[in-house]
Amino acid sequence: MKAPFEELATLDRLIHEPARLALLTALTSCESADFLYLQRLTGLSKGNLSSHLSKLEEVGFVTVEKQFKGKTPLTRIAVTDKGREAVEQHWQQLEQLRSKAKHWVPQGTE
Amino acid sequence: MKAPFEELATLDRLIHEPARLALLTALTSCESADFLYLQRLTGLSKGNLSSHLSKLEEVGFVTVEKQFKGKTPLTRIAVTDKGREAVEQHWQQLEQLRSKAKHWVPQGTE
DNA sequence: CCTCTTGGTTTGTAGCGCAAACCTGTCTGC
DNA sequence: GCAGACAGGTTTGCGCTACAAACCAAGAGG
Repeated sequence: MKAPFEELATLDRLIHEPARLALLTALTSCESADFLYLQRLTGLSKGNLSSHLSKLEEVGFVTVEKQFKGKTPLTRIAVTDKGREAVEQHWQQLEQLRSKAKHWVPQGTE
Repeated sequence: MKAPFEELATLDRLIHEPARLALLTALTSCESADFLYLQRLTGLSKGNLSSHLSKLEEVGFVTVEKQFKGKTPLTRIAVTDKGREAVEQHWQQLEQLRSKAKHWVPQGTE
């Protein structure tokens, strides 16, 4: 079996980063959520949350849409198909790599 | 069920970082390995590998010991009990958080 | 008016990952 | 015996990024 460690070492940081992994994972459960709800869910600071969302929007993993609830603005965030697929694949990749690592036995010069 | 996303967002970067996750995971399979073997396994550059190992040594997750194989120096790296436990726990935490996230249903104001 | 709260964005900075440059010794051809 | 190539790492410098503090806007209440 090929060693899984190289793949592990090159995991995509864009998704792997804890805050964004939390956001994407939460959004796949919610479909869509507003800004402050996401903040409560993840415990991130506003600034932090805002910049992570910008990054996720840039690469097309989420959509950020300013709406109005009555008169006050309210930002709705939703995960895109691309985003949902990416995070799902990331989790599967992690699971698979861990499983491979468990059953891997050293070979060659240790 | 309590939302798992806050815990997800605050995962320990020291272990979560892909290169170190790969290193620790590899070392728990190997018990110990030399520098260049680890480099081949993970695909990291020497400099990179060296600095990650320093960090892991600082917090007591690995031991780094310079030995001699014949006349040429050879650095042996081994995971400590503390390190093994930490990485094992991290994997379990990931697994558990993912499982929780899957079964979690939105509550409160979305 | 003023200032408090809600709902965010921008800015400043410390820290980190990365690779290129460097260092130290050994071995090999000539 | 010494010029280079190679093994085995370490240090340095830089670009990026996560984070929070400061800031901004606008409605509500007094």
